[in-house]
Amino acid sequence: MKIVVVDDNPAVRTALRLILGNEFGEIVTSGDPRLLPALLRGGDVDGVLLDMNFNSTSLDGSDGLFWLERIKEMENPPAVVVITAFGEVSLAVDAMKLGAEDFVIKPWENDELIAKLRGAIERNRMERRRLSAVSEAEALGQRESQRQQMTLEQVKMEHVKAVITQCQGNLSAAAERLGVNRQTLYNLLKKS
Amino acid sequence: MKIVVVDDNPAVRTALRLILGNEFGEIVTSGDPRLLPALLRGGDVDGVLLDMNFNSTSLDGSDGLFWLERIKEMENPPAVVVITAFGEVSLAVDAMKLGAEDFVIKPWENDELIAKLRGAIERNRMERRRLSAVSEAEALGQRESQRQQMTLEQVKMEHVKAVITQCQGNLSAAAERLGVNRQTLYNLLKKS
DNA sequence: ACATACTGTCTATTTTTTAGACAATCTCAT
DNA sequence: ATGAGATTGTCTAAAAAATAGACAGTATGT
Repeated sequence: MKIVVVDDNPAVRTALRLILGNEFGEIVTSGDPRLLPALLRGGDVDGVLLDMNFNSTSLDGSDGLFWLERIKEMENPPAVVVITAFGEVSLAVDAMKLGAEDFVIKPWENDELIAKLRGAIERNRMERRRLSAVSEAEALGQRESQRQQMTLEQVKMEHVKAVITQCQGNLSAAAERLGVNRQTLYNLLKKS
Repeated sequence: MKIVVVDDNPAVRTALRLILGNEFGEIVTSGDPRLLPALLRGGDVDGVLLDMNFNSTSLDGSDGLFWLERIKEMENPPAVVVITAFGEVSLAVDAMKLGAEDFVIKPWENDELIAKLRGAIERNRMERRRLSAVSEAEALGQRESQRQQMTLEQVKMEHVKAVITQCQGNLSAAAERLGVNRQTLYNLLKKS
């Protein structure tokens, strides 16, 4: 498990590194959210702890929301738990709407933080699975529409190969399931 | 558009009915969340405004969360905007995690409430579409796996019919696209 | 080691596909 | 309406493919 912690306060970063280090595998910390794209590019990060209040200029969390959005528009984004000193409901709701998995208020309780982070990663995994089902739907749909442009020969062969695979290469069984003579199946395979 | 408003305060119900009546089509109000299953059974409700604090016994909103969960475990749940007098971040986060589309704090601002309700319904529609893509993926997957149990003959005929349909019954064109002789196509059609 | 099932290959027969041709019908733009 | 061009239904003869059946050799599992 790899966790990225982004908070502009070095003390917070150190504290979080210690706390989370025991529970999760690798902890990477950064004080600058602009490094997030680079840190996440590898695709091997499971969760991000993202502070909402950078550089004390804008305390409304809009800076944090901006980076949350950048993370969540990635291809396969990690789970994000948002962390903030100001427990504003509207900020929490906006963060959740942008796809944050959970929301923690400073000062945090260690056990709760760890639990939320774990839950967030799990939650995000489920979501990824669902999304991959969607893209699979699209892929299947494409295949389905492609099929209608294929020649009969191509359709036959595709099905033949699928059934053979399903029969683990047992040609006799495949032939029977296909409803054709075993020699016919041999002939079909010779051609291609 | 049909909106259901659930709030134990009759004054709030009246106010909401008036405010929302102009913007949305049909407004149904209820003081008892236990009526929710019945109210939503028709499947024609677009959005629910759900109060979190019933009967003042439990002010933590757990009652409201319970009903939110009941709504969201329905087959095709409407959008839910949660409304509460106590702006607790943890409550907002929990509500969002359970699938609420947005969160409003009393006293509300009319324009904001309407905007959030509209946004929630839109948001929910998108989500429904995504989910139907998932179930379509499953359906396609089933067809895909069924296909592997079909005989070659069945697969051929299914494809032949699909292509003929696509060619709007033009057999010559279908035969060409299928890569077979026109007479062959005739023969195939005679058999079935 | 034994029985069973699968493979690769063969033969002869039956079935299907094919190209080509024909008149009849359909379609559509002039 | 009419004529060109495409489509249909049907036919023939030749080419191609599928079929049942048989055979020895090779896994496979008990």
